[in-house]
Amino acid sequence: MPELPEVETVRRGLAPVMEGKVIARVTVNRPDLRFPLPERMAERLTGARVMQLRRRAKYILCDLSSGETLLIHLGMSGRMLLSGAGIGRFHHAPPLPGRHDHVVIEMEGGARVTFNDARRFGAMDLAATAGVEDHWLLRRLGPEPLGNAFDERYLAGRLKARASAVKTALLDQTLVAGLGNIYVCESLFRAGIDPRRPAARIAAARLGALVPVIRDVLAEAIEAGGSSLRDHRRADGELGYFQHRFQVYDREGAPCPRPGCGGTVRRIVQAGRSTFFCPRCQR
DNA sequence: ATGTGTTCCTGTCCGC
DNA sequence: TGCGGACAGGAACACA
Repeated sequence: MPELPEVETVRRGLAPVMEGKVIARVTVNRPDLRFPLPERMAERLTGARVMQLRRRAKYILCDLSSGETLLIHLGMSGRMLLSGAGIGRFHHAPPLPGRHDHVVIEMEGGARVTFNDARRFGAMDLAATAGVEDHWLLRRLGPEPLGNAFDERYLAGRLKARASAVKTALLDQTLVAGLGNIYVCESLFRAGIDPRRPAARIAAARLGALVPVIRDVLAEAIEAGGSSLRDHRRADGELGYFQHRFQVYDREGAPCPRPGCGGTVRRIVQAGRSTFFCPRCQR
């Protein structure tokens, strides 16, 4: 799915068309995504003003004037597409609902936000804004990797008892929330850490170096508008371009990009997911 | 309590 | 071209 940088990019794309605006109409084209959609979702959204769009890990949180918050998760293939009045130049003709257009939110003024998700691993829910951080989907999430709580001390403390490989540990959203397969692979490459290394057996100094590496990779990816693989798009329909900066992800067989290394990028499977790394310079 | 494997679903790509 | 299998940015769940 969209990982943290892609979700943040989508949030930034949606903010100008949703924040401060009233939801005029909601069309629900199927009753469920990964989970059933919330009861009476269309009615509860209609007429509410969007106060603020926030992000927590890979969730977009849409705070409403009704006192409720709409939680949105894009799963693997979810997209938020913008169309309608004021979006682009050639949208006079509306809306045959496209394949996998599951929820359409129309804002006052005519902008349309369409949640499209072929695989339907995405999710939406509505909950009271007060205490939304205790929502069952959010309450076990670890710290934001770009936040102050994520530092060397924290990371060392959480990893010291883990028998699993560091790659697998970093994908655990209860440890740190927002990383996914791409950015874990890229971060471990930059930090020179072997993804197979047991998490508990990484020297403190190397963990200390890993923290800013993760922050840098995420910040660069956000700056680039995320990565556009397969069907992922920014909300404005533009493509992100961080995929051109991948050093190992999806580059099996390519020469290691580290100058002078001479190794070859390898693909292995860990906990059922592909890992890309250079066995020569990641130790 | 951690660890891994399975599962949800559709689309695409690659080899025969 | 058609068909089968592998694989895809996630993560809840069941089980060792």
